[in-house]
Amino acid sequence: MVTDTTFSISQLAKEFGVTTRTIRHYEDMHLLSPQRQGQKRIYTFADRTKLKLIVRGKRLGLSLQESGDLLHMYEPGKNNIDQLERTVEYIGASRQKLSQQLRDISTMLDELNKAEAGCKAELEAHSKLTKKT
Amino acid sequence: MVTDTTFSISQLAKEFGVTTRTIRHYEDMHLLSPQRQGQKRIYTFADRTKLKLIVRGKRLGLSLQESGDLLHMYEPGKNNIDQLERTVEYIGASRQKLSQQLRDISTMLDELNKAEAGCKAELEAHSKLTKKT
DNA sequence: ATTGAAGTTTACGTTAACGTAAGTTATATT
DNA sequence: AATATAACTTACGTTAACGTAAACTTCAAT
Repeated sequence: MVTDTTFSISQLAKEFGVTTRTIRHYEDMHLLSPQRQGQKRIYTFADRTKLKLIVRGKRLGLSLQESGDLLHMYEPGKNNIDQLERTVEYIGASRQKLSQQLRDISTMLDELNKAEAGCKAELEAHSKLTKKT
Repeated sequence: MVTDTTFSISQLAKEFGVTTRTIRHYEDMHLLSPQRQGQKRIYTFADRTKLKLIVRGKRLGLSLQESGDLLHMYEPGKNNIDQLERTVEYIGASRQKLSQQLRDISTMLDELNKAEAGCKAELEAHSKLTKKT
């Protein structure tokens, strides 16, 4: 544990608030492929970055499949033109999805504000009934 | 089908791009409770609004449980102080989650931009090799 | 030498969110 | 009257994303 440029599975698990089982599951799904030191998995910074993307994807409601697709984009091997164009299309679609999410969040925030105002108004009413001053 | 102020299940299904099975499932999960006209379900505007919230919630990665909790907030019966305070807390937590999502989206958009730039650069390189002018 | 902590594999279990029949009923149209 | 259309209920099936348990191995420290 020489504070190397690598990480153990439990280090990453702790850092990202997931279980080691979860990380191994991502490997089963081919989203990660750490090196091995004997039997043990050794994670590089690149692996950590991928995991970060997956965890963030989950917060946005992405499936592992979708996160996998995104990861794919950042990897080399997309040399041929056809693949590059597909990737550009996928990026466009992703942006549209994110835009929709932005609109949804905005709407939800508005609704939360209204709901909160309603609650606080009611609480005010209650406190008046129970007023002491 | 007198273009009334109510909707049939298939009308809503079509409008929101889900199946009737899905809508019935939301009823099973107690997120909706339409009136009945004999056997048939009759949905009001309020029901439609609830469904809209659920569908939007899904786009944001919410579980049906979470959407149900949100729906609960907009309903009466939250008279007692304790419940009101809980609701206000829940609203706060929801806002925090949404804030995190906003940050995540921002990050993802940045990454998408970089990835797109990379792709387009590669495509440029290819087109130079194949240049005709 | 032994114990304990962290890692591993294998494999069955679980929950959420519907999908997919299969069989029934009601209404409306030809 | 017959048939099509939309609705309904019941119930088993399916997929994703892990949880959980059992039975090793590997080191490091007591």
